Amino acid sequence: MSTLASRPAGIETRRAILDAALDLFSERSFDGASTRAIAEQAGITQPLLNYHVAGKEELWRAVVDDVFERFRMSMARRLSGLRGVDDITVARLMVRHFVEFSAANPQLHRIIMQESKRAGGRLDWLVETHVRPLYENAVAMFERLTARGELAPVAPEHLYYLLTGAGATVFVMAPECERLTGVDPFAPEFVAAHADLVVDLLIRATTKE
Amino acid sequence: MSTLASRPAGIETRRAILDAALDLFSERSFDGASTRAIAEQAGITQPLLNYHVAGKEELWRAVVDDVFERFRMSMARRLSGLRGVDDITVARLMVRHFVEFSAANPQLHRIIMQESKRAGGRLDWLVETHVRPLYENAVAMFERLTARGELAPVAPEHLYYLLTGAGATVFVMAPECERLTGVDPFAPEFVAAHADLVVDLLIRATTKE
DNA sequence: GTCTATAATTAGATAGAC
DNA sequence: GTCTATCTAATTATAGAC
Repeated sequence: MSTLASRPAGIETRRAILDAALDLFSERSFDGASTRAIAEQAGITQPLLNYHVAGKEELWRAVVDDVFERFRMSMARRLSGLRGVDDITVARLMVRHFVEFSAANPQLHRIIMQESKRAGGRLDWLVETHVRPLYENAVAMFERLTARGELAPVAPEHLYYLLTGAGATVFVMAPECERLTGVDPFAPEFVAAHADLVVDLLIRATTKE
Repeated sequence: MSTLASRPAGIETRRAILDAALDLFSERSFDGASTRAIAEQAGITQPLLNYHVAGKEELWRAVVDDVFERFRMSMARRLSGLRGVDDITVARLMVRHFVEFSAANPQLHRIIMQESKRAGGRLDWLVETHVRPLYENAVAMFERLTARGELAPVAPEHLYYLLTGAGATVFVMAPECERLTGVDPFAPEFVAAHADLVVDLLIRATTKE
């Protein structure tokens, strides 16, 4: 009883660990984020990490599960508000929502980019567990647009990486953008303008005329 | 005499170190690439690294200097073959060449992306030494196109990250692309198709109608 | 559930022989 | 110019007290 009142419950500690680990893994990469630094940012000691998670690799997976789950929930919630809307408008609004989520959660793409550079166990797990379902959703969207003549018949591999690259890179590289241009890409006006451009890029640029 | 004949000269060893370090730094990040692993891939022992370079940080800078120099030379050579060509065609061909270079040298963008996620000394040096001159070239190109009515007046910060994100991401993330889609993005047909799309994206999509 | 103390491993860097 | 051997510090993980 007294312990429960005087210190955070285990569930809160786990939450603090996941939040700290997301920031440090995404900024510093898997190798660059030490468990000591993660523990320090979470406000606990390093050995306590190993009480809450089985090891660094499992911590990384828990972090990735967590941020992807938030992404899927966010996209699903946005989509659920668009019942009865035509496919082209749905596509525009979902692409826009994707850009906005990427601005609000740059850690997602930072981790994906980090692991996608090198073949290995973490990439295999990431692709099969989380990326492939998203990719298949995107491909289905491309196919619906192409069937309606709103998209030129371009191979989905190109469209997927054009979309994610154009939409997320500036937020992944936000510290560089700020230093290079003086502009804060997380400012709401910047995010809105960037989302508009990406939507036009995908849906107008490749449209048959 | 006999030592010069029986083993690589120092200059060749330095070259081997730079090549190995470029691959490992770009794939595994600064922290993930150990000097032991770099030395092993270069075919030497780890302490010999510290004979040829002053330390890990200086090795990283030498690697970045080297790959950026190759990028600038490649772009300058392409441009020098386009004297007398109109601005819009030059822009199209230079964007295309940029995409092709990014496919042939994904290490460049892998290193930039890695360091751009986090403010710090390496990012400061990278931006001021290498990125800013390239950015200013790109901005000048955007301004020429806008003055001729070939580009809508969009802020250069957006265009720069749309261009680099759309053009380079699929090559940065090539291992993921291959596992996810089964397509090798380094195949010449893929690179050509991707370059065409990026050119149309930038120069057609944002064109005033 | 959290701590202090510490083991085991690996990192970057140096000494000194050849 | 390159090696073997080694130092010091930092890393992940574990033991055991509270």
